[in-house]
Amino acid sequence: MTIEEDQARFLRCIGEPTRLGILKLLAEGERCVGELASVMSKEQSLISHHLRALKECNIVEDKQEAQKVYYKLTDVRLARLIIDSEALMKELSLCKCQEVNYEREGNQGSGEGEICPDS
Amino acid sequence: MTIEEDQARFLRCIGEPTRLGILKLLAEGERCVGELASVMSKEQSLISHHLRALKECNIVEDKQEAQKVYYKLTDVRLARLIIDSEALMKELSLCKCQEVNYEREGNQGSGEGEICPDS
DNA sequence: CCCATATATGAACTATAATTCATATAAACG
DNA sequence: CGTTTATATGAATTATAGTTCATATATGGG
Repeated sequence: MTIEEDQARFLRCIGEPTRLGILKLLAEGERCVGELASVMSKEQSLISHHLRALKECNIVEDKQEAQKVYYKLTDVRLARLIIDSEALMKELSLCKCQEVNYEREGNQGSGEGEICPDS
Repeated sequence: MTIEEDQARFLRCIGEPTRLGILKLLAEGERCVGELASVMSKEQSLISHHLRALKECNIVEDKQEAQKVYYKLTDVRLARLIIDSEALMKELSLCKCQEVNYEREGNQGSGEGEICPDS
């Protein structure tokens, strides 16, 4: 087991759109599964699967409260890492669709500005 | 296209063991493909494929010099991001094999300490 | 020019991961 | 205890990504 394998596992665990969405919500405060699912307009079981993946990497932790299970980040620095990587990605025009005006999740958009313009 | 999709693409591009190895080498200075392959004891074509993936995400850039092609990071902050995420991962015992004494690539190891002890 | 060296590419294969659906578990409440 | 609400789980499917092998391209040297 090399350190790169673990580090890669960690980065890949964060590096999934739905999980990034979850993590950004949890960065604002703890949430239960149902809230996450409805805010993100995704199936409950999908969110649950992703939360399990995050929990297995110790990225989030949960606590039961009545019927609900609340999740939160295990450490605030995880939020910082996500914010920093987002900033770096934007500034360096990393990845495919660089010139995009990013939209908030759920925003429909006109179809313009969604695909890389000329590059 | 949401920002999470691009950010995820970026994080997944970094989040692969061989590519992390490449990036850590490039953090020390530029290298040509052959050097990377021999230092990492991997096939040339494999390294080449991974370099292409990194280049497509603007994480590395290349320059031809005689027959050789040299690669380097597009920005030093990428090295910092990798170092920071590694540190955070270690400190928070993120991911599966937390208690491992990480070994340098290529180090054989005795077989002890490679699997999660009791947890 | 032809050959050696260095790198890139594409197709085929294999492995890993995301999503959905159906269903199981678990807690609270009448 | 049976029902409702909330979450988890597992199997099946589909999508994505990593690896290998054979070969193409490109550069420089004799």
